[in-house]
Amino acid sequence: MTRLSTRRTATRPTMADVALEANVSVKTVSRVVNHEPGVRPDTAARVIAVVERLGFRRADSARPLRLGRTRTIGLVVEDLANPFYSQIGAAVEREARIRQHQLITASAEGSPTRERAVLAELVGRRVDGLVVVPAGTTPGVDPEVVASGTPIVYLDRPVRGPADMILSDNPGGIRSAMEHLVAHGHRRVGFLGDDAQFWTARQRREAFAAVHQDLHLPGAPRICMGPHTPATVGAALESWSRDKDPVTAVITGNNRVTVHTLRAMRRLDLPLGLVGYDDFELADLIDPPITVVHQDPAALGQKAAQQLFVRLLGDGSAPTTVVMPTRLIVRGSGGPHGRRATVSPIRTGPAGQQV
Amino acid sequence: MTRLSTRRTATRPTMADVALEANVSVKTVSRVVNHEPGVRPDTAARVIAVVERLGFRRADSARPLRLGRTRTIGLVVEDLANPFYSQIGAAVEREARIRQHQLITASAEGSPTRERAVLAELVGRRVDGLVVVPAGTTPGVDPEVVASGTPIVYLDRPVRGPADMILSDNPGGIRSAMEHLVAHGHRRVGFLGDDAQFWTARQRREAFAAVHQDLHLPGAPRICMGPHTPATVGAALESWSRDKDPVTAVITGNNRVTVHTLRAMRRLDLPLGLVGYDDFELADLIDPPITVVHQDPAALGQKAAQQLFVRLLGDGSAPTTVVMPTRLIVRGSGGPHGRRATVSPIRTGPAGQQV
DNA sequence: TTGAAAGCGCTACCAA
DNA sequence: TTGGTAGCGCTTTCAA
Repeated sequence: MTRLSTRRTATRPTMADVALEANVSVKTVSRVVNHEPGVRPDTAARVIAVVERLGFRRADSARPLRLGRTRTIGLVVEDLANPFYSQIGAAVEREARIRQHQLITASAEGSPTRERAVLAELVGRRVDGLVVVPAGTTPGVDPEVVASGTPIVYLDRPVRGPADMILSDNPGGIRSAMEHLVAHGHRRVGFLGDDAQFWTARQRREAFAAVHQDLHLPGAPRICMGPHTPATVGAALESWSRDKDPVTAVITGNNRVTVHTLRAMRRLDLPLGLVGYDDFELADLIDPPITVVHQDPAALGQKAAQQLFVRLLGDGSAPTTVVMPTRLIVRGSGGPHGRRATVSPIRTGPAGQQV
Repeated sequence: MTRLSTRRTATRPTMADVALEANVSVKTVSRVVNHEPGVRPDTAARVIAVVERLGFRRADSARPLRLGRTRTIGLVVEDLANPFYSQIGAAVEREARIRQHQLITASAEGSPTRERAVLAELVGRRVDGLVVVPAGTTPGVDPEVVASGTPIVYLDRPVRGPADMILSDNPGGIRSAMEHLVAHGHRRVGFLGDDAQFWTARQRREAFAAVHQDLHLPGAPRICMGPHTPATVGAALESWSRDKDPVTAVITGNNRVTVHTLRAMRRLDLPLGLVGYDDFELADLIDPPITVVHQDPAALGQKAAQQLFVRLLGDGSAPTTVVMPTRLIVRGSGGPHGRRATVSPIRTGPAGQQV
């Protein structure tokens, strides 16, 4: 038997240290620690005893070197604080954890440049796979990633070139929103989209224009793209309301725009019909409750992670694109003319004191 | 010169491959790639050319082995999808990125057992440091983490034993909420706390009881702890409202409880005053707008990350505890008796059609 | 300015 | 059943 480790530093014990103490080889320690078969029970017991006495923990940071896999996946989104992305993140993390992988998250902040840098870092870390909500205007598959051979699943927005993608049915979502509004008497509907640099924003805009035509709505479609602030939204709403054919309802392009629109409508006291893209917490408690197109971010994230792990398991079949359905959640804000919420709002002041 | 690498596989090129092509040693490649001084410009240029031609990227996964640091930090929270934690996550990730570190996030799902497992994994990965929102009932500093010597900063909830902690001024927050309600005429106030397994929930509960006494409010403090559902909250509200001295206002213990309470109040048509703990998006658009105790999750996360990096830079001074202030955001729901929102709610239906 | 050799902690491979 | 050896891809140390 060869004893290698004589060093005694302040660092944590290594397999060599354990081997020395247990009077076995490093390889045997490795076998025991990794629950590999073929170790005599008493040998294993001796090793385990030393492992516990020394407080040994396998340094997982050294394994990938030989194993070739880091058991790590990377997630790149625009802004982790946005509920849409944080729900995606939570879902991806859960899928990763189930499969004993860890998740490294990074915000690209909507900048293609940052995204490339972040991807390069992740690839440099040798993550086993990537889930990416791509920034910018439909770039091609990142060349750095391709060169590394790292499996990647694109989420929410497509990229040029063959790749696994999990998308959301934006045309269907917009159509359901418009049909809902039209069914409730609206004919003059405006669209407030997010920044057209985002593919989803463009796709929803185009769907809006197409459905506008399909449904034979009057006039040219009124569209105002972002990036939006409450001010830009307010200006659009005021302008559309002053037209000789004023809009009676609007559709917002995502959760950010919905928030601005709600504030602007409130501030300007513009009682327009509204269907928001993306569900949000407490949408049912606003007066009137807000009707939304719901895409399930957790389902999107889960699906993307699952597809990624299929690839990590060695599935080399052709890239797939999955389009996830959306669901219209009707709450009232897009309802018939003059309809109000029927339940009372929460009131202020002591109980029983009517206002 | 010794040429080691003759292997030609499908994997990415290594420094040895570059060295071979550029007719230099591996060490020189390392120098160039890491921008170390002492390389003749023409040599460097030759290396760079090969690096680009081969598409070489340094494998960062191999560096920690020698360097001892992984340039990775771990974040453990309860639920990444909860906006409170996702804002913390975004802030920590940002601080990490600024310092060229990557962030591994993990959800402990409120389970101390899971938390220990997650911490063990993170320590096994040799993360350089940890930010942890500890689960469970104020456990001691995790022994695994201590053994590893990994710097750790606890966030939002304290642990036994000396450690860096970033906490929020819960007593101050509760006091500000109660003083606000009392100033607006409320005397009979209930407290709906989250699960008492959470330290923050208990601390807020105790602060509530203490302030209740300080302010000489009548009767015993009415307190109902979670875990809550809309049903449990509804039951508490109904019970408190049927008392001979019915409550006129409630304080909720965190954002989760606030949501349930809003729904319950709406459903039961119970017009009680309300101050919520934790701000939330669109709190201003609910009728009446919801007054909240705001703790800035981004600031908490940033502070924790900054403290961690101070430690990573070698600061070995005594552990510190920082208590971050809260801020009462007055919006109306805790206001004077009978006060209503003065702006109109958003209405349904076409513009101009008054309802 | 450049290079050879050793080794970080672990695992694969083959030998005993 | 167990052990030795040779790396994984990089950086450190020291020598040239």
